[in-house]
Amino acid sequence: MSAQKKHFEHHLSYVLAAAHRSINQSLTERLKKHGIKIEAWRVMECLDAGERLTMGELADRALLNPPTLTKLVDRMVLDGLVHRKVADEDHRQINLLLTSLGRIRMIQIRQEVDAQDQSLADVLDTTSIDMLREALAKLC
Amino acid sequence: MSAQKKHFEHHLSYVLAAAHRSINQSLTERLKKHGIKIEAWRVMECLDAGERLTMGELADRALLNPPTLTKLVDRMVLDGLVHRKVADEDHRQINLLLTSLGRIRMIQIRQEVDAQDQSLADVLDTTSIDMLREALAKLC
DNA sequence: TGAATTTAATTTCCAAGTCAAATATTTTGA
DNA sequence: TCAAAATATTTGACTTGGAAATTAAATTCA
Repeated sequence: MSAQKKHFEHHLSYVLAAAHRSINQSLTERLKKHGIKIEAWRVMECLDAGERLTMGELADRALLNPPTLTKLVDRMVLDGLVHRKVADEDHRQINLLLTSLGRIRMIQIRQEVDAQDQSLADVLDTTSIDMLREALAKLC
Repeated sequence: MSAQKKHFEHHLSYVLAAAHRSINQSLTERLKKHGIKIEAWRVMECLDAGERLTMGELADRALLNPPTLTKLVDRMVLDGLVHRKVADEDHRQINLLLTSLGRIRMIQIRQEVDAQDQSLADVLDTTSIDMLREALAKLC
């Protein structure tokens, strides 16, 4: 009958935060070997995906606020991973591009992320992961 | 046949980060009316759940690193929401306790969180939410 | 017992994030 | 055409978060 709520840990926002924290911690640990942060990896994957992206589009896809992205990109430029190019059509925009070093490093890092995905497969079967992905996507 | 991976947005770590960001943003917005942060709400719910908690236990449950918790608690003490009490048995430990103001404010805030949960029900049915919760729990 | 070790919480210091304002460019419409 | 409004990004002041060091108390065991 009556659904008992009681524990605040049942709130989706809590479970989501907990899972995110846990996954992020283990991924952060893995990427530490490569001297890179998850956010920087996301930026590189976004750039590798093909289309030229402006800082704004990139911020959306890499899940970062624009000022945060600007500062992260400053560091990535120093590290030689990306470079800025003023967009041809609209000079207010910046197209961010992967350097060849950036691409190489990204591919190495991608293997690390794939390894983490593999280890997730031990705890959740493929169907569950697909359902999970689908459900999470609806929340955005 | 061949499962195409291609888009890095399919990584669980990405979908999870995206969903977390989205939910957190809307909840942060709601809680802004109450002048409180999600983390502080979690702390209050943990304290309300019954047992006396030490800072360490609290940090685990509220999903915060100990130094972050200490600083958050400093602010919450200033706001009159909680107070520190040195534990009887072990004087190294601190038991954090809700003040009556803290409890009142927590209950108001809980309604806001419940409202957000309601609005999630519009996008995901009960069964999906249960599955989601269960799958996420396994990731921790 | 009491010196050495372990544990809990906090502090310190620095790196990174946020908000609002500033800058530069493009677009609008009088 | 050109001043005003809108848009993209960055900057700057301030706050927050994290790793490692510090403090204080409890535990171990020689």
